Amino acid sequence: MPTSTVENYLRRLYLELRGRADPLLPLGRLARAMGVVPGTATAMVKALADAGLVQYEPRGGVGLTARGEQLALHVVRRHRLVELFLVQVLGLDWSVVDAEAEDLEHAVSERVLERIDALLGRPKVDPHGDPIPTSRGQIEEPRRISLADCPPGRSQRIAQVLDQDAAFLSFVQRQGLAPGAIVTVVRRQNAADAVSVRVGQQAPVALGLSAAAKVLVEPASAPRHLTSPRRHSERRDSRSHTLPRKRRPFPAVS
Amino acid sequence: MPTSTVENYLRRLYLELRGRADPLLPLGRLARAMGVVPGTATAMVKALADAGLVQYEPRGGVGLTARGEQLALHVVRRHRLVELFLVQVLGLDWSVVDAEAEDLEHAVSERVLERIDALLGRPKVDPHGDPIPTSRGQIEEPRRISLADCPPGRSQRIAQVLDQDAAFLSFVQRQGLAPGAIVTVVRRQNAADAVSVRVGQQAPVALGLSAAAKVLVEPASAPRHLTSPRRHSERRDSRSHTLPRKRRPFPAVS
DNA sequence: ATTCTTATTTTGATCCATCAAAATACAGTG
DNA sequence: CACTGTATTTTGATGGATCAAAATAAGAAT
Repeated sequence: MPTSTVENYLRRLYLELRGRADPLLPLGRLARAMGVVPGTATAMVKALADAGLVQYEPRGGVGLTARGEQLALHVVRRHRLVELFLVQVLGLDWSVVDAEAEDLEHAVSERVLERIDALLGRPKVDPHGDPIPTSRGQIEEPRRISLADCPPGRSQRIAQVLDQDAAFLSFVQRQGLAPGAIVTVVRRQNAADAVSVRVGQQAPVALGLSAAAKVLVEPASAPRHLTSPRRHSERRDSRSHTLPRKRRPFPAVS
Repeated sequence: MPTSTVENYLRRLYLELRGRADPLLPLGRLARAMGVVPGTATAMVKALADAGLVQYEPRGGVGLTARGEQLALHVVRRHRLVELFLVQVLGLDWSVVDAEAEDLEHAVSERVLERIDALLGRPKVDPHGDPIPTSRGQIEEPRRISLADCPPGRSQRIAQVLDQDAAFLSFVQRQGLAPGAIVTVVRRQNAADAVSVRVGQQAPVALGLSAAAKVLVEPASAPRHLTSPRRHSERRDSRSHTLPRKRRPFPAVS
């Protein structure tokens, strides 16, 4: 029965640790990511270490223990399933579901989560293309390349977007770069720190390398089903798409 | 930004207050209902009074102010919409949704709640037949009679069940006494403190008066649409009903 | 090596929600 | 009216999560 604060620290830690070499995160990073002053993070991390959930090297940093990672993965699972649910069932916008799921992830019981998982058809990835851990806490992080270091000329499918910032996600969506989209890198302009990307028949879009690095792709020839979420609508002001007209999830009782 | 504890106290207070004459609830009642020791309730109620949410008469009891009631009604709305959602969309059992909604009601944002409300078709009542307040905090509590004081012989429709206890609800459901069911009181046996109720063609069921008082009915001739929720399945072990086979709440994007 | 800079930890305090147990008020009842 | 039993309030303490600000450690720069 970890508190929701504990769950938040563990999830954050897991997320910050992802994709960096060092298995120890400096406390300051964690504090900033959690939006607390450094001293708070120190205190919390000590408590987590006492509980055997993290490994703490004073002045060195903090990492997850096996138990901590397990717990983190369960929280991540809840978070991502809730996100996908919010998009697919309730029709919320991509760019806001991370914030919404932040609260909901702690209120969803195992029972409810199981129903959500079933309703969504045991999905493998969330709306951002991030993999959803299994109910036993296993996750498979495909190694992917980003638009920043993707060979020009080949057709690629957007698979994953690594930033949850609402403004960034809205931008990505407006450019048609959401997961599932097929794109081609036209060329890299190293001098300008940018890449040109063509999506569909539009004129190419210029993306700074730091932005491009957050958009991961896979060869367009790769099988799609396991990696890309079903897509949501792009007509963001239209309400109609969010509300299936007749929902009869149940047979009525006689 | 009231804390979820505050929301809980206000909702509980609202619930305990409704259906009793005195507009002031003794602190002990509130404490028991909240599952805390009396002193805790006293402390909390003082804080709520300072915040202008309740009216507190030391040694007299506690009531809701207008503002407190407004807040309470918004919490009740969240709670009941979530309950209905859990039953109709996720297929959870009637008897457990109250407990599940207890946590979720504090995590659901306005935005999500609006989607849920729309998805359910702006329902008027929750799975127990309790009315759902409007988004502006208005509620209409129909005055109804219970099976305990219902004239024998006339056909009645179950409209509302006033107890959230899982065991009681399971019992009610097993007897086919859930909202929407059509029943007839066969006779009252005052000596036995019981009533006999016939549902469908079954043999009559005997109900103690205290249980019967928790089951509210309306004449079977009354219009149904506003008062009875769509029913959920009674086949509790079957899973199939919970998972609509093909959910396409969205048009896929081109 | 001494000093400066920056990250981290420590210390002391606060807020919220709770409990245990002692003190107090109130309502009967003899 | 005094007495007793019950409900309520007070008091003092605790645990969790946080902040502000002072102390300290470690690296970098001179």
